[in-house]
Amino acid sequence: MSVQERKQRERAERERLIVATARELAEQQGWDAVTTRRLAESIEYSQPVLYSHFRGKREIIGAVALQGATEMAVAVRAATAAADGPRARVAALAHAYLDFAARNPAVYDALFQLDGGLAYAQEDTPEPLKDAFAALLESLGEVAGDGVHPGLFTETFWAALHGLATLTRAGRLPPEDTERRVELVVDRLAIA
Amino acid sequence: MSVQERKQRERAERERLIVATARELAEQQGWDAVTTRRLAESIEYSQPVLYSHFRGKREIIGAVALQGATEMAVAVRAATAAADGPRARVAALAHAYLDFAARNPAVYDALFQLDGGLAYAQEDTPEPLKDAFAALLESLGEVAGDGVHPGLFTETFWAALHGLATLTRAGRLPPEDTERRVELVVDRLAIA
DNA sequence: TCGGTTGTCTAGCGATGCTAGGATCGAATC
DNA sequence: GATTCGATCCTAGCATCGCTAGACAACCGA
Repeated sequence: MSVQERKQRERAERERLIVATARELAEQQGWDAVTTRRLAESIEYSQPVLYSHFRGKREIIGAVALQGATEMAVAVRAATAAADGPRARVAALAHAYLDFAARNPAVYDALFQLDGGLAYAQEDTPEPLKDAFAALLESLGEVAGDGVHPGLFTETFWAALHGLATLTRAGRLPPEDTERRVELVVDRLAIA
Repeated sequence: MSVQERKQRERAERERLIVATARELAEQQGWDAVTTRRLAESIEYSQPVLYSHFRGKREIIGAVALQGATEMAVAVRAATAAADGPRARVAALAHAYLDFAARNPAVYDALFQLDGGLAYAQEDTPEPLKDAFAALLESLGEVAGDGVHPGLFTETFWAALHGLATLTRAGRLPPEDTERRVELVVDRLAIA
């Protein structure tokens, strides 16, 4: 048994290496630079090895996305836990979210822009994605206001943040006034 | 002179055909299906002809984006002109915007998701893009509220709409509750 | 009618995601 | 310790992509 276990361990380790390398490559040079050849060379294996772990490039993107979702949930919860009062929690959440998007653009793309073959907002949605949404809901549900469904409010607030994040990074919005836009969103949308 | 004029006319006509065909193909089968080969075949010319009009695929996307910006500005102005009062104008604007995004997904992508080689929010930004933003500003500036810069408010409101549009279309938000989310954005962000 | 410009096409380059088929290595059996 | 056999991995290649060089033809002005 020990032999098979060792092989399984090594295989799992290699899979982690693939995902980590893909992520690193994507953050450094963009997802376009993450080709199966370059990725294979980086992990010092041949291309077909990638396909013994993942169905294709899409699934690799998906794996990076799941990793990112877990980290984002942690970041959001850490930020909100350190804030006092609903209003402060929402502000902290907004900043943590945008900060994550700015610091990990490739991961953010994998999560919300690219096709990673993942199901969103459905029953078979992977747990990390559900949990990331739950992390938002925990703080945003407090400030939905009377008669407004917390889930719906969270979705709407999230969409506003997503719009700011993507338009800014794509050069559609000048980055200087980001702070003031965030304040506007928090002040107006949240009912504390 | 007449001969040269005729040639110029024909050339301009073919350029329009390229853009229109690219747009059509993109709407029907997605931008991935818009390859230079398929596009060339559709217009019944060889590939290099495309490059005598545009630097490359990017510029073709950019041309579709500019066309879309003009149409969006028209749609938004038509919707707001038919509404009475600032609050109703903003609601009409929001619906017109999301309606445009839903009806022309490929054009919307060309405008705000893909790289069309265009400059945004700068001095050398093409006129159609500036004008589309101006169309938003005309109605949104009215409801920015005291002490809030109209341009900044417009950017923020736009980002919220953009977030809703993209997350919904990418399957990240269930489409059923779109209407209620829009109401929320309009009610909370706009100060009538 | 001729020369030259202008326009267009054929053919091909390097790169992409992905896969078939053979080679090689290691574990289990005699 | 030798041998078989299955798992594992790599070489090589396919179709397709964006883009371009160079040959060819058509047309205009003289």
